[in-house]
Amino acid sequence: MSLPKAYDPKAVEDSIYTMWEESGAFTADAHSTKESFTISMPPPNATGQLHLGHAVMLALEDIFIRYQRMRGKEALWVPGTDHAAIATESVVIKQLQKEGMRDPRKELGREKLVAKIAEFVGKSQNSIRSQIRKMGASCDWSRERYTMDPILNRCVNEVFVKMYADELIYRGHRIVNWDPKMQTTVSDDEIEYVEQKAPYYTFQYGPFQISTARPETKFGDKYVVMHPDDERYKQYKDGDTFVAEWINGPVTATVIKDKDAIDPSFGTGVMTITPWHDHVDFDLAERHGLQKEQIIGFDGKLLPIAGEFEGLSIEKARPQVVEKLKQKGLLVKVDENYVHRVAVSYRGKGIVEPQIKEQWFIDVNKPVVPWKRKKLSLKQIMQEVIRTKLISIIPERFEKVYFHWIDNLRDWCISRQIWWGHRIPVWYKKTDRAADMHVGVLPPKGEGWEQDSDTLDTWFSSGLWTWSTLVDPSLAESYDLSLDDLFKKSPDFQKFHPTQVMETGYDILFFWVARMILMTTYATGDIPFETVYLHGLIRTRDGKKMSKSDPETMIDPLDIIPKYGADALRLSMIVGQSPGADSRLYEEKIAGYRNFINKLWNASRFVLMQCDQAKTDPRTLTELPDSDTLSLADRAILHATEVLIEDVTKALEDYQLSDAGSRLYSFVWDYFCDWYLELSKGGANLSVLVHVLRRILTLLHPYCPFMTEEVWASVQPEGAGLLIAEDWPEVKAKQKDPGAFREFQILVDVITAIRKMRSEQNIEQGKNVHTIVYTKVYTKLMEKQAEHIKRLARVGELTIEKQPEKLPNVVSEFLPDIEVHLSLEGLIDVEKERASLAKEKEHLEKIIHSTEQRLQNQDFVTRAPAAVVEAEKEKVRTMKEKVGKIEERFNSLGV
RNA sequence: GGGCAAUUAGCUCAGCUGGUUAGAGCGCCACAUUGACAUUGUGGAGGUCACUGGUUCGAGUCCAGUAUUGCCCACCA
Repeated sequence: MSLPKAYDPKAVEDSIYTMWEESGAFTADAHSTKESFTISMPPPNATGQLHLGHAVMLALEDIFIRYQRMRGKEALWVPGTDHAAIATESVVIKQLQKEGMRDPRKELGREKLVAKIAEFVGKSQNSIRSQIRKMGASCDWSRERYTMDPILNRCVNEVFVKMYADELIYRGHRIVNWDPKMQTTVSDDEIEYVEQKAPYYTFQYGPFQISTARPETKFGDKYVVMHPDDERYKQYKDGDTFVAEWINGPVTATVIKDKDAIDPSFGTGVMTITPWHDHVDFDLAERHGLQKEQIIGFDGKLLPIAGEFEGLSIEKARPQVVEKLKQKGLLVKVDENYVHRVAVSYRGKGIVEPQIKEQWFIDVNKPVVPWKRKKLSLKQIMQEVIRTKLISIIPERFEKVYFHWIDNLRDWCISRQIWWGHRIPVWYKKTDRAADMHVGVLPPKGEGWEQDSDTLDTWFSSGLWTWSTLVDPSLAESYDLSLDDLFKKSPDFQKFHPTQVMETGYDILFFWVARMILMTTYATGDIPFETVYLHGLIRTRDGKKMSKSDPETMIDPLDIIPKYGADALRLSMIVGQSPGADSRLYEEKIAGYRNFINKLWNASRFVLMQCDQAKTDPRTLTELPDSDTLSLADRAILHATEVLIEDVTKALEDYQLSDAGSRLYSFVWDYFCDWYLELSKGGANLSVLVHVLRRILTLLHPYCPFMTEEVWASVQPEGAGLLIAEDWPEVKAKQKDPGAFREFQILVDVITAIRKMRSEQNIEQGKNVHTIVYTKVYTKLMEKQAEHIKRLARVGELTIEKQPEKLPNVVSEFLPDIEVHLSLEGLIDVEKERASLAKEKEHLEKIIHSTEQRLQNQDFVTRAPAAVVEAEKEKVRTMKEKVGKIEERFNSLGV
């Protein structure tokens, strides 16, 4: 039984993963009687490679799921991929363009392009699958789903139809964000703003002056809006009309008074509006029932309304329009330093132009959804489930952000003019579009029906992810079943929904998490998950976002794993990261955790060698000896191990993954390796040694599944199976021994003190520390380990001239009853010692005083929990005792 | 403009409901090493806890303000 000298992840990880997979440990049983624990893996976009964002997600979720599996839950982790509508389509189109195709949409047509995209998706799904495996993710591959699977498509259609029937989905002419480059609408969340310096013009418009950065949109402006209380314009009344000379001749304009849209202190306090191309103006126009006119076409070029400018792009038209107005003497001034923000598409980076278009929307304000015996709007349900804590968000502060987002939520435009995605389940009869419309899961019977050419926003299908993945795929074509029937006939849905944890990046709280809550509460009448755990972004060493364009700081998990191992990568991302906060990652950090893993690997080797020397098979060691036959070090580490189990379990229950991880790290390195194994060199109890090692491996397994599983094979108790299927340890009160632990700590302190003495500079001939401290420690505490203290401390030849300052405190504190300090007495600087004692006494008395004061406070005594009051009283007692001792010692020093 | 967060050692970060001398990892310096482990061990240097006030016997921790940084939301004609 021997392990290689250094842990080599490359050599073992893949085969261990296969072993897990073949053992069936990943596969959950829908008919099990165990309590279920489900996580839906946020499906990576099927567009390419896994990056660190995925890696951190996989690491966190794998820890959750492995922990719960070991706790004895029926643990299910559903993997999958997302078709990522617009993202994928634009990637493939770009690729085809690179290959020489000018306009793939036109050249290929719908069917062929969709086939191309599907082919591309197939390839990248394969690479994603293998990458997820590389991370050690213990997900249930037998339940892998894809957002375009037939059953998921079925669910999408069912929900659409249901929402349509409930009048939550409607079709209307509304203002949307139009991406002329991709020729599609994009959602509010898919827009980002880029700051741009653009000239800011002020023009004369009839009797008013108006300002704009976009004169090319102003052709159709025929309303001027002002605040009703604005003194400057009180002679104008709402509805007044006037004629103004404008770009292409005179126009008749109407005065509108509106108190919400206008800030009188800004600029001239007057504006004209362009309802067709501005969200705010659109709302205003709707409020006042104003006319709207399209100025810019869907191709981004000006329409006939622009007169001589028709057909020009915005960029070209702007200077020309300005020039014309200038010549007419209508240009009042130009501010060249104006900075405004331009909306660009998150995906295609094209400039987004608001447009009015006929689109499909989800109404978020209509109170028609039954929820716990009330009728609520989707917005209200989204608020309700968080407010009532049916769903809790970690960290909590994101709840505020979430509420704020909902307050500003407008109806959700769900139709997209792209081809890749779930096609809208609506059919029109060619002859009379408006009159003959069919909304249904299946196409209507009869001739002449044509399906809506639009597809659904990708978040529509992602919003169903937690449950559409659990509906039985074999029912995809059982069209006689309703949505509720589908739920009832799906064992997975019955067993595993709602899920327990949704773990994802805070950057898609709105995109996705909120939409899942919306769609799931509506469709299933239940929440999609109980807890939302939001992780932060992984940044570079300098706190910048990692990007492919900067290979210096870019960390690719696929490079890291072969080099340092998946375990090291996992630890380096988890320890030191708190939920909702960004963290930094760089190679040295990963190397540090690789060292840790190697350290434990070697510690395990050492344990195995000890067993080997004693001709004992570690696997036969299953019983712990009675505690009174054990050495102090053994009893101490057994105690510490139990406390470790307690701490780690509690931290994991509270989703404090970083805490649990660093607790394990320091236990293994600082305590198990540096102290316990060192001391055990003088004669270890193998049962204890192996027991503690097993505990460590078990507790660490969720974090470092590969290495722990590999070592486990050598030390597992007879009859045990894989570590992945091992039970999480229970705390055993019997093995706790705080007394032994404290005593051991004393020993550690004494040894440390001796080490310090050794390193003191001015050591000369004189007293022999060895004889003073070591003999006492030897006889009193550590009979078995005496030789090793000697070895550790290396005090054999050590002699001192002067007493180092820290030693007497340590020794006198812990070994007050022996002649240690008497022997040392002559070496002590009496004045210094007295001064430090006085200081300590003063300090203690202060605390005693304040605590006593608090105890006299009736408020405190009656309101605080009894245990706290007791603890305070106990504190006073022990501190008084301490003061007594200090006084005693102080007096004994006074000569 | 509104909101959220952060500011602790050269770097990356812990520090829970206030309580003895503020911790860790990396880096740095010195020493050690035929030993489970150089992917190692021991020791050391290095911090006015951003600043100013306040509450308290006691503040890195609580409160108020200031500064700097980051993020989110809304956007201005």
